[in-house]
Amino acid sequence: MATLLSPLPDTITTASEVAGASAIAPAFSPLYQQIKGLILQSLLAGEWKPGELIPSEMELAARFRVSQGTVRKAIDELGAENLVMRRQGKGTFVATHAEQQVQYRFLRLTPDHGDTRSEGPAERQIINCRRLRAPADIARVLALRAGDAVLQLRRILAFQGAPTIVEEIWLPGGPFKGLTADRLSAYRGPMYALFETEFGVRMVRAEEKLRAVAADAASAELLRVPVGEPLLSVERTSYTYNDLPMELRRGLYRTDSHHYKNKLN
Amino acid sequence: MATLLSPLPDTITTASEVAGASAIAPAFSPLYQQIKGLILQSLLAGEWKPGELIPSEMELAARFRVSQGTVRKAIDELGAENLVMRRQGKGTFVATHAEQQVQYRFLRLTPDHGDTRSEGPAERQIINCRRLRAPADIARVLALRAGDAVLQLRRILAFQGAPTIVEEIWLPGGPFKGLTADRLSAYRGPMYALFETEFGVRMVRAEEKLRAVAADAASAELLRVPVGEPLLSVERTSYTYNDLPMELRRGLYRTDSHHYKNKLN
DNA sequence: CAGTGGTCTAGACCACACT
DNA sequence: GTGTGGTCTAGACCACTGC
Repeated sequence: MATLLSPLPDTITTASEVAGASAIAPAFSPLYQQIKGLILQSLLAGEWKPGELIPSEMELAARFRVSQGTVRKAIDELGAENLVMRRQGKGTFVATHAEQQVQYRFLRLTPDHGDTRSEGPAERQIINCRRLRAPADIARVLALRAGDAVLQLRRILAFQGAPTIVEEIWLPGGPFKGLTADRLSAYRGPMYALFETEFGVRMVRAEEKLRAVAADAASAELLRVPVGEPLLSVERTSYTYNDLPMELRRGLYRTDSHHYKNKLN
Repeated sequence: MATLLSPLPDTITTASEVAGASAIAPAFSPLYQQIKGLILQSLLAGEWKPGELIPSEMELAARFRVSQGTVRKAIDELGAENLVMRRQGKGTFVATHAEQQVQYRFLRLTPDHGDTRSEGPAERQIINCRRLRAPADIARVLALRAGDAVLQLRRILAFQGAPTIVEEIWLPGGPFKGLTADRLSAYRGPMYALFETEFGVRMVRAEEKLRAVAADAASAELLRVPVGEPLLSVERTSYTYNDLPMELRRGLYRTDSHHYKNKLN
């Protein structure tokens, strides 16, 4: 199968090869899944950067020595996972948080009246940005060892002058070496876009755990609410390619004039 | 195109027909989307009931006079929307909330330690079930007129003996005529499964609005927490086919040993 | 106009479930 | 074995973008 000039690794298998290969746990994976994996590796390796055009379906089909339809199915799945953006007539682009369309993709807080657009962008105020040794709980979530370097960032988001979110962001020190409060406040646009352009880290998916909690003294003052006021606690873990955790974010949201909106399918 | 014996409506169009039809707003819709619409209509009309097998791809291809691939793409989309369940070697089934796999599909509350399965099913206790005239706010959400008949149902869900959710469920009186507390408590299994089998109403998607609120006296007593305790307020609107709202559910969740889990893509 | 992704077809074969 | 959905191919044509 794999021949001269072929960038195909020898590990690509066909269904029939698999069937004859082993009687136990065939672990059959369709061709398009393998192609998807190869494209994924190129994305991860940075062969094409966020926002860039990837090769056309025909080119990829030639490169991998499969039909266009097979490449298409692979790219379709990557598109469904928001790793890639297809645009008819133009090509397929590596997805990015910088695009107007998908900015603040992970922020589910919306105003009770009107929509996010009419409200305008949040005013951001950084409280601090420190380099620390990772506490045990943070280390566990970020797949680090306790004591490894991490960045801790605290900030407030305000909508139309009303402080609404206070959050604490933990990032692994290695990939984010050189991140400072100054660079952050200088940057216009979503933080996740900065992560892409400055540190080559693209957040691909995230998980959130929500709770109702009472405001502690510090948060109450920052959010200008009484101590004990119910706040929505949102703990988000964000992942890059390969399910590698890259951010832990603990936020407290005021929900008196906003709500957390979720679609269930 | 549409000929004798053909169940195809004359409204099916090809790309070229559309192109020549109108210079303004061609509103081109691919064939597979039209097929999807036709299958959807059959689902809505109850031609195949939840849990039942729908005709094979080949049969549908013959019925609609298109290729198997076109039907496949239509069914794929229906599957992605959880309207239909494909099972290799067996066929395609109308999705249902009664299946073990997807039970409590819309419930995002999970225990902090262990998983939902280890915790076991919730103990349900119905507080009341009344037929009322719809208040204005309820009517608006359910697309009814104020004063139309609605059912109001209040209940408590407890996990391992600890009351955790108190909720108020509003249903349109028409489709749910005959629903009583007795029928509900007699039914084992998810409420949405009962809605399917007894009333032919299948919930397809839902939207939730979350807030942190302070426990009022009544809820506090039911959930055995102090008045003022922060609780997670979850307001869910559920829809059947055609984006028709069919349920409004207002719940208060204790989040001291559970949390609301959300995946962001 | 050429190049891209999107649709549609027809046919072959594979994996899986039931009989 | 038969029938189902799932994969893969090859080719034709359509819709959209930009030159």
